[in-house]
Amino acid sequence: MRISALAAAAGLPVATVKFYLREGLLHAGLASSATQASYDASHVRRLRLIRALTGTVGLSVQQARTILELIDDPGDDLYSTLGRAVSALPPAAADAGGEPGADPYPRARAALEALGQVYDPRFAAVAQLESSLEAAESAGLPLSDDRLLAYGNAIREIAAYDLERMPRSPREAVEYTVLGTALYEPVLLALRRLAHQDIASRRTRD
Amino acid sequence: MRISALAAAAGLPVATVKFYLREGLLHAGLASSATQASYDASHVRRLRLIRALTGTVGLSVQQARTILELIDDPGDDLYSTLGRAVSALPPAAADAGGEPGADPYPRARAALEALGQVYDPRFAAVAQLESSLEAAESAGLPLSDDRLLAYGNAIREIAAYDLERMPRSPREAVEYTVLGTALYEPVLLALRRLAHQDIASRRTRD
DNA sequence: AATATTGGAGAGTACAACTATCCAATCACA
DNA sequence: TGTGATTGGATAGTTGTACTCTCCAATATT
Repeated sequence: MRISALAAAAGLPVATVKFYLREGLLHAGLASSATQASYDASHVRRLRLIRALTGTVGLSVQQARTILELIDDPGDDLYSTLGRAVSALPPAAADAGGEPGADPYPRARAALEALGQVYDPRFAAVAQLESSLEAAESAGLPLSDDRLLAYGNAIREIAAYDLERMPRSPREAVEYTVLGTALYEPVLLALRRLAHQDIASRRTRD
Repeated sequence: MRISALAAAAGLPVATVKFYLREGLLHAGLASSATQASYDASHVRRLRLIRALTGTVGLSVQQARTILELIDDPGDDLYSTLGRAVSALPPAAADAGGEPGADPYPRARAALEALGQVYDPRFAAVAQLESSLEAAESAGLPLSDDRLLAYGNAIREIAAYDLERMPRSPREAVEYTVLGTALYEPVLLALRRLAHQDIASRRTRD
C-alpha cells in the first residue's frame, strides 16, 4: 500500500498524512526504494487513532504525540506512565501559584478529604481538579460539598468499572487506561447532557 | 473604576480587556466623557467568567461569546436556548454523514435505546454522542453495551442531582444549566481520573 | 502647564495545523 | 523502452485564532 492508498483508506489528503509522518505521529512505512515505501493496516489504524485524538477528543498535535509515544513504549513504571499521560490531557492545569510552602492545591485537597480519597499533590489530576474548582468558583458557581459528594460517588462507580476491566499485562493496561481516559470522556459528557434532557422531559410529561 | 483598574482587578493586561470589549464578550463601561468610562464589579465578574470559559473549559472566544449571549438574553424557550448552548460546547460533533434518509446517528440511537432514554435527533448532544462513540470505535476501543449501561446509570445519578438543584426562574435556570454544564464537566473528568488512582492504590495496598 | 492615562481603531505578532509546490527518483503501462 | 504519473522528502505558503502593539486626540491628574 502506497501513501495515496493509505490516505484514501483513512479518508485524508496525502499532504496531511505526510504532515503526520513529519511530526512523528505516524511511523514511517517500509522503504523499498528511494521514492517508495509501503504502508499496512497498522498505519490505517494509527491514522484513525490520530484523528480520534485530535478531532473528537480535541487534543493538539503535540498532546496527541505525547499520548501516542506513551502507548508505543510505556516505561517500566505503570504509575508514572499514566501520570504523564494524564498531564497531556485537558483540562490544562494552571501551575500552583501562591506563596511557597503554602498548600498548592487547597480546594482539591479539601475535596479529596471530603470524599475520603488519597491526596497526593504529585498526581497531575490533582492540579486539574484544583484548576477546575477554582474556575467554577471564580465564575460564581462554586461546587458545594453536597454536590461534590454526589458527583464523587457516582464517578467512583464508573472508575471502579473501568478498573475491573483493565487488562493484566502492563503494556495493554497502559493503552487501555490512556485511551480509555481520553476516548470515553467525551462519551461521559454527552451522556450527562442527554440525561439532563431525558430527566427534564420525563418531569414535564408527568 | 477605569480600565487599568479593571484589568488589574482581573489580573489581565489592559490590551486583553480591550480585546474582549471589541469582541463583544465584555459589556462596555459607563462612558463619562470621550476618553473615560467607568467599570464596576459586574465587569470584574464577567472577566472572571470569560477566563474560566476560555481557559479551563477550553472554549474559543467565539464559543464563549455564544454561551455568554445565551446567558445574557435567553430566549422564551428554555429548551431551544439550552440546545443552542450545548451546540456551542465541545466535543464538536461531525455533521451526520451517510446516505440521506438513513439513520443519521445509529450508535447514539442504539445507546439511548439500551439506556431506555428518549432519542431525539434534533438535540445537539445526540450528535456529540454519535461522534464520541464513532471516535472510540474507529480508534479500536468500541464502547461495549455493558460499559454503556454502567456509565449511563452512574451519570444519570449526577444528572438527577443537577436537575433537583435547578432554579425555578427561567433566566436563572439557563445560567445554572449552561454554566453548570460547562464548568462542572472538567471537575467530573478530574474526579474520574483521581478515582482511578484512588481505587488502584487501594487494591495495591490490599 | 506639564505629564500621564484613556477609549477606540488598526495593524502587527506568534503559533498551530494544515496545504501547496518542487524535485529528482522511480513506476506502470503502451 | 519511452513517457506520463506517482512517490518520498524538503521547503514554503496559507488560514485561523488570540492576543498585543502602536497611534492619537481627548481628557485627567498633579
